[in-house]
Amino acid sequence: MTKRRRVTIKDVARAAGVSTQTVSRVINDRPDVAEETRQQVTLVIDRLGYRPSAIARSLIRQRSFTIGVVTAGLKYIGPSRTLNGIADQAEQSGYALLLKELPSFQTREVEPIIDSLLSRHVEGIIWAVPQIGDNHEWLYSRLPDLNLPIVFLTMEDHPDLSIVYIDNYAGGCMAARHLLEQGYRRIGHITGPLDWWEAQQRQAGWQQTLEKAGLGVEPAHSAEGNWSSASGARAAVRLLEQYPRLDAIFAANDQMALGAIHVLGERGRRVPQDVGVIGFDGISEAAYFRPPLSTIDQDQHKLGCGAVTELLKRIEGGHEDGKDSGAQSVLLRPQLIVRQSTAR
Amino acid sequence: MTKRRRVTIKDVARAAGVSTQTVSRVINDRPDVAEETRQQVTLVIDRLGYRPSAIARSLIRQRSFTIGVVTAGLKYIGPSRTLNGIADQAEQSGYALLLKELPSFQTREVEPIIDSLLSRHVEGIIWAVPQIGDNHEWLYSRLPDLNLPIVFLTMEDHPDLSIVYIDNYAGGCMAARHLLEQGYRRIGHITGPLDWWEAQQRQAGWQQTLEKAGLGVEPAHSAEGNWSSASGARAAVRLLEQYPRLDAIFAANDQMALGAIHVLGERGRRVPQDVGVIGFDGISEAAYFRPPLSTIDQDQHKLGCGAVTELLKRIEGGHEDGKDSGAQSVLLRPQLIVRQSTAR
DNA sequence: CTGAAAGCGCTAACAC
DNA sequence: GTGTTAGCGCTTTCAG
Repeated sequence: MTKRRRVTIKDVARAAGVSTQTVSRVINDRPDVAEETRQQVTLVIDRLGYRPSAIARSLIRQRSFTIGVVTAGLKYIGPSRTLNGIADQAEQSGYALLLKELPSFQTREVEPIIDSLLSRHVEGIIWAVPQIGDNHEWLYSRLPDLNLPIVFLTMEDHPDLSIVYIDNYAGGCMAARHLLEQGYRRIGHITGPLDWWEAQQRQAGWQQTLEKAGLGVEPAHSAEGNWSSASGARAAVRLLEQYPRLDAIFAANDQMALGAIHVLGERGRRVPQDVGVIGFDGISEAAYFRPPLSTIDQDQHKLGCGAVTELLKRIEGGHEDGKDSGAQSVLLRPQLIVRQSTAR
Repeated sequence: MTKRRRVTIKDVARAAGVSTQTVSRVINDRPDVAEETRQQVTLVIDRLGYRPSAIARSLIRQRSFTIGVVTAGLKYIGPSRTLNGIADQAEQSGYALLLKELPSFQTREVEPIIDSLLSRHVEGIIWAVPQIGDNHEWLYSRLPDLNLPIVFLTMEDHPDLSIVYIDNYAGGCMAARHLLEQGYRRIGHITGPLDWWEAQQRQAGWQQTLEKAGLGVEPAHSAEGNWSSASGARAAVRLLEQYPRLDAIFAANDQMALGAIHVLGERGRRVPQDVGVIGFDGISEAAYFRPPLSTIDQDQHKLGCGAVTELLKRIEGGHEDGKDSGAQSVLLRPQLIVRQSTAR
């Protein structure tokens, strides 16, 4: 098995007895080629199995038709559903995807990642890493001279940035309101890790909805988890100690809700009769929990699609009239799914 | 915001008063540069924010340090865990990742995908799409003249190919054997979609283990699902009709096991006392099902890592001595995790 | 130690 | 319609 050299445009030109220019015209579907020549060249291309080099094209055209995606936590279902949306939309728009995964959600050293993408001439970047603590700090110093369209996913709104995100605050409100409507009054909350912006938002939605309903909210009414079922179970145990009279739990994701249901079952508290439970995310398994879990569904596939759409708007806007079409954010609404776990 | 031209090696050379050659030497850490010159150039590089173009390098060196990954079903947790492993290992080895997702598992038209990767000069491809029906047929006609290292994931073994996969047959055996050891004797199986190679293997392991134990296996003892919890529930209903005396169920994944547990609960069959249940995959939620689910854990992250390692062996072997180091397959063993759902 | 020339694979701009 | 020239950003000779 010998390493064969790549078939180049020169090879085709030589074999077809024309100039490379003519071959170039054929592969780019330019009109100014004699029909006969075109067919002749096409034939040779097929025979040699020639494929134009996107890399050489990138160099000369100063367009790579490639976008960079930076993710974290691909082993979790949320980020991968988002990536799924990104991949779908990018493919459909004819852009290739260069993927980088941060070693952890918290990674602050992003320079090498960005450099690596820049060196490969990406035309834009989707920063699909949720905002946690100050893991987005870098952008304030780096962005000004980066001079490349970037779309951020799932972070605090900011007038100068393109951000695509799901309204977690509204989701928190919807969860709390639904429990109230079902007649629950002492509603506890299992939060996500509170350095996550999403967790904060969901908590804020829960808290403010209860307060607006005239119900007091105390620190003892919530317990912090880390998104895992195990942490949800532990948080439920704490919550039951701190707030023994609680009659409902809003868990900040479905996995933690599962852990909570597990603990409630062990303690002999029936769901939904004694304690209502609602989750967040809309994972597909939730419909088969016991009891089936009500949840706030967020369409993360759409989130990914939206990110690509926004990014391409800015990339292609920037190419057309020499100026960026400007930052613009997109807000997606989550959706309430009612199942038995909240059916009093 | 004006679109600034990329800073090139020429810009640096001019600003530093040296030739581009010298700059090239500096950025490549060549020894033959005067220390003074090197510092001077380094300074200018930092000042201008110059980053070498990996693309231009790829052209001239005929090395892109990029590998292509083709996946499908990223919205499911399995494929994303694998991609996670691939990304980790690629990053660590200094290779960039070009990601393509097939529109569906069944996609047979792979030419455009491969072309797109080739045109971007990937040095190898990881085909992370499970074998289903004849969705791998293309490779027999295409591979011979592709002349590029490819590693396949999760397909039937084949002497001429590099394949990295988890031993699904052994996993099926382990599940069945475990149930037998717990004293269950009438063990039904909820299969995955039977055009999936993995589903076939798991089924074969189950069947042959029972047969070796002297237990008869009939068609009525299994029902087909499609991996989803909903399909698992439906399959469980059928299985209970076809095989009412069954005392255990081996579900080909954890989601379907969840659906089955749900149905068993509705019918008043206690798990594990009346019916033992074991799943496959080792999703993290399984520990919090009711009851906690025994399962056959497969390390898909490691699968991804292994794929990259194999691929790089072939890429780098190929570069060193002008010949491919040859196809070689890697087999990973799954692992039994015992929880309450099979504790008679 | 440093620079000049050539060229990776392709296309834009201009000739013919 | 088609070919020639130049050059994208870089590295590889090979001189000096």
